Amino acid sequence: MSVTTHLKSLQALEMAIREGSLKAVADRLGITPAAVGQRVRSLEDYLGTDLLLRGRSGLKPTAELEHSLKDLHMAFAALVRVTESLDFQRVSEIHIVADPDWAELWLAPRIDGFREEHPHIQFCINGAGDVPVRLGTPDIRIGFSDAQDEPLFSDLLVPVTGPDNVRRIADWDPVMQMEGLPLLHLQAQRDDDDCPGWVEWFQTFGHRKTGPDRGVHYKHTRLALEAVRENVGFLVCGLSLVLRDYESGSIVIPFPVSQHLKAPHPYRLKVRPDSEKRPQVQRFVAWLRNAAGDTRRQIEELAAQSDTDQTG
Amino acid sequence: MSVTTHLKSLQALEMAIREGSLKAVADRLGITPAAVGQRVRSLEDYLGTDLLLRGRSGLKPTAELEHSLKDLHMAFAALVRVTESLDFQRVSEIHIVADPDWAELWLAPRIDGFREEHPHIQFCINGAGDVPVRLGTPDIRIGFSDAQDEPLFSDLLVPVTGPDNVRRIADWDPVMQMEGLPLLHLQAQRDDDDCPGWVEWFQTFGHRKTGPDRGVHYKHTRLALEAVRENVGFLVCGLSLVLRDYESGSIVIPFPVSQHLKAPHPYRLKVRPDSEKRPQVQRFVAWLRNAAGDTRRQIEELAAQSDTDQTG
DNA sequence: TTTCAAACTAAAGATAAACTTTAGTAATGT
DNA sequence: ACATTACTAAAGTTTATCTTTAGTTTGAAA
Repeated sequence: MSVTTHLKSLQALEMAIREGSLKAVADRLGITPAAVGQRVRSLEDYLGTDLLLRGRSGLKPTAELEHSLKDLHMAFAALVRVTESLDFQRVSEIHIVADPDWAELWLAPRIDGFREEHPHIQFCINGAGDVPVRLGTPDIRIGFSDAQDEPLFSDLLVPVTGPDNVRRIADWDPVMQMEGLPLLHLQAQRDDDDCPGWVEWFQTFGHRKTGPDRGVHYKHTRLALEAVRENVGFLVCGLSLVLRDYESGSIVIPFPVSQHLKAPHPYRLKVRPDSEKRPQVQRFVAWLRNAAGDTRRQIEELAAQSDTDQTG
Repeated sequence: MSVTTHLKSLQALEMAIREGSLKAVADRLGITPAAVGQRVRSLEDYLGTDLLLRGRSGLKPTAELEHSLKDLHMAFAALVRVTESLDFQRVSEIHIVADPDWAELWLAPRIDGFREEHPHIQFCINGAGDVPVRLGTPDIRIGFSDAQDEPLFSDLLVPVTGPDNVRRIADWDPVMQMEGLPLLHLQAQRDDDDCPGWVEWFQTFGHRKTGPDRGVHYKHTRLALEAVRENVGFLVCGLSLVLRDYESGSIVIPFPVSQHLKAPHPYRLKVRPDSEKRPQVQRFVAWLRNAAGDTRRQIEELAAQSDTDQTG
């Protein structure tokens, strides 16, 4: 019996007939329409027959293909069943312990992308998630741990505020702009010597001389940011934790990013040696490195932009 | 509905279970066993589960895969039906008119390789072949036609003889080696001014002074070469037409190939403009150019070798 | 009719997948 | 013990595939 070649072409063909347009297929496959066209053409060239009538409204199979359509659809339906069945059987848990702020504000909004691709991987992050806690050490730890652990990215601490506050700021005295403004703080900024806040920021960049430690103290950055979004006041906070809010405009960075404090430690990743071998963990770590790389790049970009561009 | 990835892996997997060994799959697919192993592993890594139990005697599916086996086999059986059905429908004829010697001695032994890959393409070469002649001009002409046609390769005319004759030749007078030898000729070498033979060869390279036009005259090179193979005598003949015989040793080139006459014209290819668009014709022409390129290279190599290496 | 937008195509270059090679391991038979 | 067979690992190379950019075609709207 002969062996089927051009599997990808056949798949593209089958989908094209079901979807009715190459563009739709391209979207489903996550490639460009040109690539889909090439897949189909490659098979047509190989066979020396047209298979797809690229008509004005939609696509139709040619007579040659018509005979095979049933088998074609059947084959790929069966393959979908196979992969889905195999997919469901590979359920696997990943247990993570991470800095709570980072987990809530950086990881949580990003992890959905990973989970879509890997619906079979279940998470337990800081005790919560798809699966209950497990005894023993977690598969992955992220925080400000040993200097020998792999760094993910180094954060910059910048003032942030709500979108309404920034409209007012323009009117203020440019030298003492923030005198008397409502400041928000994190408890760690008061309790932890390693966690710079408004006190250090005003020391470095000025803008205010009095009461740099006055104002509400929040335990979790998430709650502080919620207040910020509602224009309650100004907070010094890790840039990485507000990138999405900043992009959507729900949070504003009122000063050039060049006016930042460097976080004393980078976020660091530690994978339990035992877990390192599991392909699911490997995949997640690869994804994590990648996403962290994106964030690093975004931070660098913002810092670089603000050197020249003085809008805030 | 999700889309199936790792199609080639699934195919390899399916075949592995049917065939019982990766090596067997490799042979069927025309790749190395290592490649098959990688295909399967790539899917296993992606899923994070083992799928194939590589046992001492043969391969077995794991429990995970067991559930999907039926669909898996069904899917690829259906795809084989699809491709075979599409294959059979693409029957197509290519009509060729070519120099008879070239068709018999160069094209015929090479075309099988093409036909294996394209069993659906049927040929009519100089009126004979899979399909009967057709009215009108052929799709492809090959011969010594207009100088504007695409050249395939230029031949060299060299003396050839049978394997037994060459053993004797060593004893002969090196200056007049071939005096009195049985010479074979082609009718064209006598009738056609453009077709050099023994007369011109002895004029150029010596080795004999008398009776260069004596001996049997053959109409077709094929028949002359059959005589040569049976050590009937010596013939001047296109190198391209005896390459295979030369390689197998059934025909011998008794002098260095540097002692050759250049064929006055290259073999030229002309494709009917109309036919040029047909993908089957395109594929055949592409194959032809490629095979001609191989021959050109082989000829050049032999000519170059003989400059330094004086064994004949 | 002209103009525009959407979908597809062509060609080239860039990227990523797939394959081969070489070397090595483990099991099986001589 | 030794050779043989089948598989595996890792590296490097080749090939396939994809993206990009620009251009064509089609069908609808102005």
